[in-house]
Amino acid sequence: MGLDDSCNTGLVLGLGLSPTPNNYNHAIKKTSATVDHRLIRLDPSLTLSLSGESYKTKTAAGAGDQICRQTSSHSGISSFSSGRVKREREIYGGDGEEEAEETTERVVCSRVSDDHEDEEGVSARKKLRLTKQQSAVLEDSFKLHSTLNPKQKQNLARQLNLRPRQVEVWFQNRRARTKLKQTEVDCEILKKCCETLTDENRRLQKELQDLKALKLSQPFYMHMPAATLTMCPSCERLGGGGGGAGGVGGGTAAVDGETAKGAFSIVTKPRFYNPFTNPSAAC
DNA sequence: TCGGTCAAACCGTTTA
DNA sequence: TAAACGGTTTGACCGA
Repeated sequence: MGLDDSCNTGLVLGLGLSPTPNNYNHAIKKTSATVDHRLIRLDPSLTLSLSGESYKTKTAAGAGDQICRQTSSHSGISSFSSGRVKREREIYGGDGEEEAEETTERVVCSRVSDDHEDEEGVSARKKLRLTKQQSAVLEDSFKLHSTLNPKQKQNLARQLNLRPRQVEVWFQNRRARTKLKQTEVDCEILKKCCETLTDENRRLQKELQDLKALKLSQPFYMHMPAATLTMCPSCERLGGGGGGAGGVGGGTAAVDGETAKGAFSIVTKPRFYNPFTNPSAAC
């Protein structure tokens, strides 16, 4: 799956559907909850980072900056109101095995927000940002295998000082986003195919009109079997099967190389492409 | 496990 | 120049 899939992706999008590349993100609307609460909360602490990376924590009260380091997501992460408490409790409130996996090195940035929010009975999705190093390790691992077995998950979690659940979620998201990206690429390909085919169709329509006009003006061709009409590969003009008729201009009526045996019987390129069976030809 | 979604964190642009 | 704002990225969650 994942990256491997991208090499063997079936095009399943329909023509005419042209979602914008950022549809996914556009669907995500900013809510009032995302208003910069940092400025109004009583507890002003901000993001922290895992070991190896640190963020300055701004304090709205002007207490100055403090550097906090975290070694797990339990560290002082801002938390805001949210209805989704259940999972948070499972994870942050003592999740048996996974909790046991955690090291005792956890350093909690000195702050009071968690207690404060517990008093209010609200919790929130706590989010940390992985460090570049953690992301790089996860990426490398993802390149090797886009899914993890439990042992790999445990090892990665231990190595990165994350909870196995975090590693699992990261891989889930990574797979989803890889797939989304591939869908966008496929969509672009289909759009190009659509444009190509539209142009081809327009050109052929015009050609058909020309031929109809020609048919009216020169009835001679009416007596000639279609299979005897061939095209000169160099000038793309029609040639008559018996060699009697010269080029008539603009014609590409005969495309069957098997049956075309006239003066210009070699057809060098097919005129129609199937983007699904031969996507490289049209796109 | 996936798809959909939420929302924190971040980033670039605009504005007073 | 800082605040405000809109858009994007991504960690986390839920339901199927």
